[in-house]
Amino acid sequence: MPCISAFYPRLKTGPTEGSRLKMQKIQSIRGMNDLLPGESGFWQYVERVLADVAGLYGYQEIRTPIAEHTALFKRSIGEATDIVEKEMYTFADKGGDSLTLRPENTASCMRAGIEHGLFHNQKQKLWYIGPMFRHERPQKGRYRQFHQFGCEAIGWQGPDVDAELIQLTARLWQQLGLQHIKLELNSIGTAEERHAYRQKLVDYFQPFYDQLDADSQRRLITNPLRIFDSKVESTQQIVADAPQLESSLSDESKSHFAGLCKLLDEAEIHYQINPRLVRGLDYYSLTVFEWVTDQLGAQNAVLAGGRYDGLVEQLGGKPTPGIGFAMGIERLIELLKLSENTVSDYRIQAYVVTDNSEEALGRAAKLAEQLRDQGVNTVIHHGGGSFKSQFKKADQSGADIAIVIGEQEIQTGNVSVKPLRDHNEQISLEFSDKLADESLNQLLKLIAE
RNA sequence: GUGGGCGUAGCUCAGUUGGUAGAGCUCCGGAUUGUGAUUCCGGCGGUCGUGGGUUCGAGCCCCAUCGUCCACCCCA
Repeated sequence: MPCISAFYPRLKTGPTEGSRLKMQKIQSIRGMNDLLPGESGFWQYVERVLADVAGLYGYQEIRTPIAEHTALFKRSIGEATDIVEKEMYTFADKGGDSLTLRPENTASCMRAGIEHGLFHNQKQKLWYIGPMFRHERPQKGRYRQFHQFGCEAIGWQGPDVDAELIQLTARLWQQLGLQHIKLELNSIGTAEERHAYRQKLVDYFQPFYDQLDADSQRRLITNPLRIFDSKVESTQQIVADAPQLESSLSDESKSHFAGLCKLLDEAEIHYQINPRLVRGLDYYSLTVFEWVTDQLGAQNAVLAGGRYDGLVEQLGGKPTPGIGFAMGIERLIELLKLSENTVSDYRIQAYVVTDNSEEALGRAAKLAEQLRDQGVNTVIHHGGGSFKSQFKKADQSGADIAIVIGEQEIQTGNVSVKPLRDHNEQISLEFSDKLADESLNQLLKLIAE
């Protein structure tokens, strides 16, 4: 018998089909992750520390929209960069304007600052945190929606601000208890100097074009400075004799960098000068720095930043110096997990167990509200179940104490309090409409211990 | 965008040359009639990512597709 189903063609899936055909599941977008309850504690902790440290240095939060006009990023990051060329989430809105989900937040901060006159006869120290979007192949420490924290100091041009900003980042690691992150430092000069150097490099590499690896041939056009990073041996031999960036720097640029180094030495912040450290975004100038780790696979940069003295002008503002950094929060949290530092987290403190009677639940609600007035995180067991199963839940919740309201307690007008984390005796407290102050203090003491 | 590994229960994973789908953890119930963490017993839970193909027969073989991980590239 060949094929009965030929007579019974497969039905299309539809809501009325019933249980036989399952509705297809909808998944999250590739590279865009859900942050689940088990992990949100890490994030809240990290976000609190970041905001606090930024505040210590006088930085204030700024929040800009997630979407901007595409032109903003083309003009700031640079048309020829990978980010703009192939990684942006760009779409036409209903009016036909080209919009882009922000791939980073510095450009938006500058746009907002110019638009609202924040840089007019005043200087700004800003911080931000939030999601960014880049259409890349997901990988360890690299996602399509990822989160960055960053600081921007706009209006100062001296190396003292560069040094303080780096000092701020060092304090972040200290506050978070992270070690084994190293600071790399370089100066890439002004836009003019870098442009001249870039030409020198192209002139140097051109005769060797056929001997370069394919990636480096491409970089020769897009970003010649990146050729230094090539992992190909034959390319590295050619690179060895290439002109150095430092040779193209003016005395002024050199002295800015020397000033920064001196201040970092005085602050006892250790750094390594890396002449090959460059940036993938076009707007950087002079100081560039990067905190790197070897614990995150290929994505070794945890925090990176630099000076961008030409950016504000480039976006239509008056010439204004600026410096900033961005940090990848997913990467930071990876490191935090590896470090096994304890992270302060939200926790349930009291768990109320009842016999599920109307009266017991009524009392439970009153008592719980009284405890919440005192700032105690309190959960009442809902949904029934045996005392045994309720106590199991109480234990799993991490609560310090279980509060029992059952038949006995109703009769005697008490509530029982059982410590779950030590071997202290269960106690009984009088409860009519609420706990008396003395009883309340007794209970709070059990939680504090 | 390129290359490689992997998709089996909520989670971590077994599954022999193709022959009716397994374990541990979690969850629920019981041993324990008002009391958790240990132990023991029982139970719930899967169209094997999805769609085609080969075959008498596919979790296993082939093709496609989606997802995921790692690396290249790029970057935070």
